[in-house]
Amino acid sequence: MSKVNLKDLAKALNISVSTVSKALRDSYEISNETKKKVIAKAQQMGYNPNPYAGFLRNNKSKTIAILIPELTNNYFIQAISGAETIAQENNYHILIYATNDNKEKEASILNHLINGRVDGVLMSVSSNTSQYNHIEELIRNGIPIVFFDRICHEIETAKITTNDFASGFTATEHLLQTGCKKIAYLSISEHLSIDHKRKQGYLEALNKYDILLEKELIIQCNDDEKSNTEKIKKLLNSKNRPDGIFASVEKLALTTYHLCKAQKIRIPQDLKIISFSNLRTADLLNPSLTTITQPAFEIGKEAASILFKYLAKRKSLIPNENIVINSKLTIRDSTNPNL
Amino acid sequence: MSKVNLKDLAKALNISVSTVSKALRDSYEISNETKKKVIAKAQQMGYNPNPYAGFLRNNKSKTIAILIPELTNNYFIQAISGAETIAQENNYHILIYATNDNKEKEASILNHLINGRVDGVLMSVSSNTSQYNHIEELIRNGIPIVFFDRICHEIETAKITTNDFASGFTATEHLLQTGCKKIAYLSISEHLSIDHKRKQGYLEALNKYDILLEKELIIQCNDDEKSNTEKIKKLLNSKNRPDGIFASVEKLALTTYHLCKAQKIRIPQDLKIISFSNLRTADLLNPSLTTITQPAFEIGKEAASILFKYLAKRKSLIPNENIVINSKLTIRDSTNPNL
DNA sequence: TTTATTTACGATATCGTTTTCGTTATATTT
DNA sequence: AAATATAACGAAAACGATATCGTAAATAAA
Repeated sequence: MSKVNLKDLAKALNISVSTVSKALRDSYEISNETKKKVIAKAQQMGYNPNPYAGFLRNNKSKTIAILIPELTNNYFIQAISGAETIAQENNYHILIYATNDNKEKEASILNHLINGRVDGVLMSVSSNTSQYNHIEELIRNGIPIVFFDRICHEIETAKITTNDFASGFTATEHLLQTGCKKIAYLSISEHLSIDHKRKQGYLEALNKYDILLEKELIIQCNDDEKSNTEKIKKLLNSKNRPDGIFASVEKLALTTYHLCKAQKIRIPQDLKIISFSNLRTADLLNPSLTTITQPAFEIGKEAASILFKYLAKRKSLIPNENIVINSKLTIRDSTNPNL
Repeated sequence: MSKVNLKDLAKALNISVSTVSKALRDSYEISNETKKKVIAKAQQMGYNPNPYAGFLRNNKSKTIAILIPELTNNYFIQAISGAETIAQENNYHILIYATNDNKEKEASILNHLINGRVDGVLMSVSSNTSQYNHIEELIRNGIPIVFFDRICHEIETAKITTNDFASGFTATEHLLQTGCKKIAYLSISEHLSIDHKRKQGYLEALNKYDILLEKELIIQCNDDEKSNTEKIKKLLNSKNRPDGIFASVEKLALTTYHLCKAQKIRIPQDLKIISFSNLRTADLLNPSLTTITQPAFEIGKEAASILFKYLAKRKSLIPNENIVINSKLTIRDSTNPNL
């Protein structure tokens, strides 16, 4: 009942293994009659090809890997979900790896993949990745990679992002237009281009409105929750407390919410908050959170589509390309000037 | 530079392929001297074993699959995250599949796995799965499966759940103790044992407090968001409107929140809500949501640990076992009688 | 000294496919 | 009728690693 292979099929049909193989792959060399017989028998005997034999022979595995900094993150999950949709359509399988924002782990995972375990990689780099040897090595070994969100400018390939600069500008301008005079920027990493661009947008908006930048209003956070909480707490308790906060990522906004709740700082009356976020409950928060929402699902779909396009062509070198899918500002109560 | 295999290594070292292989696998047959030479050369030449060759030979792939109904779900993601942690520790890889609560898709995915693509499966069944042929077939082919959360009682294997009955009882009792007289239960599926148990807990609590069950207070929802919204809206608009709602899953509670907000129904004054939920923002909602929280991360870890335990033993038949990890009630404002 | 054992290695079959290259017939062209 | 083309299949070599045998030399036991 179990583990029937081509040999068994061939024996049962009294024909050769190669004929069976070709018949199942619908080769022109095989007559329709034989094909039908083979297919019927395969069905009857419950034949299931051993995938690894084929992978070994063809050096293709119909599998891609997705590397992300963390799993418990709405944005990444939605992106994965988008990619997964496309993968299922293309009969591809997805291996998932969380790097936990650890560049050593990231490098180690890529090293495991370099030997051909996957045909391609979708990746959002960890926030402290600053060297790209392991990524270049991957590409050198013929495994194409497509970046999304946290991209590597230094690597030539396709990169999917949102309009980070414009969104950063929009977010900051929105705060300014609701009356904020002193706006802090919560940065998630100094190494990430998305953060850099969002910050540039922030700076540009300040500039446009002739606001002098106060450097202590740029809070440099990282992947350590506790230290982030301390830094934000310090910001909220300073005499120089801002009246507006632009959080580069969701979790920093949520940390701020928690702190404000604990310290009886009223949002939006005392402090207005806007954040990049893919939180599904943004409108149910107290107060509802004004967000810049990235089309994460679409970004994941796009990244996967591009990768599959090149995999189908058997091209492992993906030309440099920057694809931008715009984010959307949704104004809610956390920046409402009339509350 | 690329694609160096055992043969290349052997040639470079002037020894046989088998010696190289054994040396790298630290076989007792090989002298320490030779081992060192081989390892050094492998390092130098950048040798990376082709995984599929080994998989083919050993019929083991160091890969497991996780099947869940949906990706964009806090509970499942946390469970995956727990499993992923254990997988990385054991050098296992994880293939992710979303069944979209579609039993045909679920069966089709399992069929793809049956040929040995994975060594084992972690699974939460889709809410409309009522036949288990495809699962039994998988086990018959020597691929062990461990269920978590949405389990199959009919299949003999390990199953990790939370204390659904007791939690259902606790949730309902909590509503009763905060003064609710008319409590509705939002069911997510009539086929799922978790739902059944939670409902039994609900019924038992009603019984204990001598409340007569009103059948129209059990709302049978499913995986269609729109129809769920309609059903709940109808419930909220009925003259028989409940004063308490126990949602079996998070998304039904959120739908209720949205409806209440739209229809100006005050929580908790007009309606108290408690829900099974792994929402990280439960305490930031308006009002904060009283939850029964499953230790999803732990459940995922436990499920993976059990699977790996049997995979290490090369046992594909996992004896029946019900592992229960208790949920935790966190009381918040959505059931506060003093607001 | 003879026999048995250990140590260290090599040749080779194997895992299950795919694919190239023959090899027959049969059909088509001159 | 001879030469060529085509159709339909089989034998066998890959793909790369692993494990089972052998086997030779060196050591230990008789």
